[in-house]
Amino acid sequence: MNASERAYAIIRQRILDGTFPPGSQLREEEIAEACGVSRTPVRDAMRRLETEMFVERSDSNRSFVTVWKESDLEELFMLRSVLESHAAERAAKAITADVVDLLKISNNRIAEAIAKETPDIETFLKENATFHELVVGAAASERLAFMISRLVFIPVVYKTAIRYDREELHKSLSDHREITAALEAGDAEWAGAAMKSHIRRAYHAQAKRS
Amino acid sequence: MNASERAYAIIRQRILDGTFPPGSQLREEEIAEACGVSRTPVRDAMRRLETEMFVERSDSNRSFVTVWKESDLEELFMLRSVLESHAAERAAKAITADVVDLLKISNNRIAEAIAKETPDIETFLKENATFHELVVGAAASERLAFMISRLVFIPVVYKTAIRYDREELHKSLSDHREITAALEAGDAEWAGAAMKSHIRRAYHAQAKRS
DNA sequence: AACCCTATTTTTGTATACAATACTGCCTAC
DNA sequence: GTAGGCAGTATTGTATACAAAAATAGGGTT
Repeated sequence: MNASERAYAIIRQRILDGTFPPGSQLREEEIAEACGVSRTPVRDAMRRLETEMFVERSDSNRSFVTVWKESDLEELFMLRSVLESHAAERAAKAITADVVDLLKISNNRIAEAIAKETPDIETFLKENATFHELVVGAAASERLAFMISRLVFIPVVYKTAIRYDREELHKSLSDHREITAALEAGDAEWAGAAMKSHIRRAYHAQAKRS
Repeated sequence: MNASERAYAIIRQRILDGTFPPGSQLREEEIAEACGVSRTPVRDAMRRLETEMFVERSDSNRSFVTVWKESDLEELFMLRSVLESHAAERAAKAITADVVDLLKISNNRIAEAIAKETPDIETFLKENATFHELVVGAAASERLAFMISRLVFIPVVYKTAIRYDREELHKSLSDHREITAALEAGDAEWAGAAMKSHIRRAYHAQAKRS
């Protein structure tokens, strides 16, 4: 792993874990020291983080950790719902039986994870990500996948110490099963609508918690 | 204007005008000399061009001018139609009379430009851009606007020496007028559908030419 | 001729020094 | 007391030198 990537990984990590809180200034030299590299790779990393919307620059080229307002989160989820429901529509037309099977396996793993007396959130999150990646992958559009992946990661910044309630987890699973059924049936409109509804639910669940 | 921006502008220009043709390798030092700056700002500019999809890097970190295949263009237009039609839907709910007036002015300018015996393509393109920017602006989503602006610029790479036929120009104007009517009526579905249709037409017109 | 290996060259990655710009706090003028 | 300007400081921008990695070319082996 080269210096740029190291710097990138460290800065990103610290933004996510709150060491660099939203709105705080990121000084190149300071970070360079913290990462044990020079400013050159740090600048590279910062550029990348900018394009990923983790970092913003002021008009005088100072860098700050992006502050996400409530309205920004709504915007992000709105975009996700537009793009992912479109992905689901495309996937419905192109998906293979193999991938449908993988979706079902993922659904079953989620079912297991949330059936326990203390739900296994880690597995839930991992399988949830897998499910969405499979659907987006089945849509077979590299750039669509790219745009979505950008959007998906951002709100995680605020996901520290979330309490997932049982109800919500089960609704999410039931959404996944409906989307799977729609894809298996090759019904693009159904798949798109189910995905849109699923993501909007996720938004409202998240909004309630914050 | 600082060295980074200068380098950025020069490289971009040369990609667009064909001096750096699709698939050609961009060597940092070579470009640095051509721009009269050092490699440092050139690297900055290259990163930016990468995020804007003008440039791609190989797995060994060499940079090349992006080659757009036919299927890529279709993907880009598909994404534009999804995002811009969504923008039109949002705009229908939020647009003000002032902005509708500006749209009508733009439409009239286009009408004038294409009525001449030799259509004024430059004005057409300028007003076309204005129209779409107004609609996207009325949607009031910074990030949606950002994503669309990224997509819009790319196919221009191939737009050198296009012959626009009269028929096409008139159809485009008539689309714009329909979209304007839908927005004025506040009918989100109509506006979205009209925009989608408009962009798909543009795609097929472009595909025919290439 | 096809293949692998190494030496050379090309290209990118990183550190560092210095230049340019923006920010801060203080002082003066009114 | 406030505004404006003028240090001095902090921060980013750029050039350059050298290090690391990758591509290339050539020679030897089969």
